[in-house]
Amino acid sequence: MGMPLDERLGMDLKRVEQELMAAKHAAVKVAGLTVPQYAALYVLAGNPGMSGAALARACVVTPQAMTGVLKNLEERGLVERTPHPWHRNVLETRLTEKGRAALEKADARASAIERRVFEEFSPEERDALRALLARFAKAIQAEAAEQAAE
Amino acid sequence: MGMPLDERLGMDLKRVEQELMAAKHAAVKVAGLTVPQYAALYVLAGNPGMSGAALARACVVTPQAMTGVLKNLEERGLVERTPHPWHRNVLETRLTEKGRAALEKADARASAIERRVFEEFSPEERDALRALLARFAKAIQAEAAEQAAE
DNA sequence: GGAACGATATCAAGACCTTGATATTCGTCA
DNA sequence: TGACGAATATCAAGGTCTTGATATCGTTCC
Repeated sequence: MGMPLDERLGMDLKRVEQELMAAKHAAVKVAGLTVPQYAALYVLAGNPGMSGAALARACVVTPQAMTGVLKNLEERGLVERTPHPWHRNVLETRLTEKGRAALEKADARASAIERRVFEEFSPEERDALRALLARFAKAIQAEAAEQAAE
Repeated sequence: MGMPLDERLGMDLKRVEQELMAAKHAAVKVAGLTVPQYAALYVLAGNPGMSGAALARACVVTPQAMTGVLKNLEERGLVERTPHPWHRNVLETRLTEKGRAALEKADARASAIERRVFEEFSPEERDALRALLARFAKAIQAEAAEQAAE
């Protein structure tokens, strides 16, 4: 079969990403949020009135996935959605007070994780890691493009 | 609020991991498999008769998640599960011919992605990337442990 | 022998992501 | 004006992952 498992750099990547998600999950759980919900609220806090589609792009998920997340947030009163005055087709989404409170509670712990990671590395190491990851992504895209062309 | 988004190394990590998953998803799709299904079949090919729980540990998911994956694979005739002669509680799982064919078809493309990534880096760079990722994980765990203790 | 523990397997509920398909609205261009 | 394309929002189906709760079987210890 293909490559041995322990040579697959994707395994290392996946494992760290899973650790990160698990830690963040536990962190935002105390505020009653999931990681995608936290991400949506975070972006929303900096961009009040954003459309669901724009939010989906910012969070790197599909609009359908964001619809589900927003549905849950709205049902629980953490965001409110009102029709846009001009574009009758878009719903402007904003944090409620309750939503802001949940975000702040979750962010205290969630951003502590990112800060801890940030401080683990020197500026040079951060640049090196980012550069390596960028090449990682470039290699994936190159192969994906070739396979798509077949 | 917490840290600015573009300082969060977790964002870089997540993005690359998403690219990898998307590419693998497209790669194994031609064989009618999903990524978790491919992973399960791959491990199974090297360990015939493995139990579902052991398979779950190897794939780094919960036993419940693996139950769902195996259920789908069994319904489509890609694996077969037979009771263990002694331990009546475990189900030995094996690839069928159909399962092996699907795995080989999927692996041709999926391992090409890993190979492309592998070849993108020199041995020194691979070591450097692995070391940085290991420290990344260590920092996450350290912070998670502190938060759990609160 | 019998109780306790550990491992296995699975059901159920809740949340998320994906693709595919649909309805509505806005803007543009002929 | 009318058609067409782009963007928005959502429903539906299929698959996965999580936690929580159960039931069964094996082994171990008293």
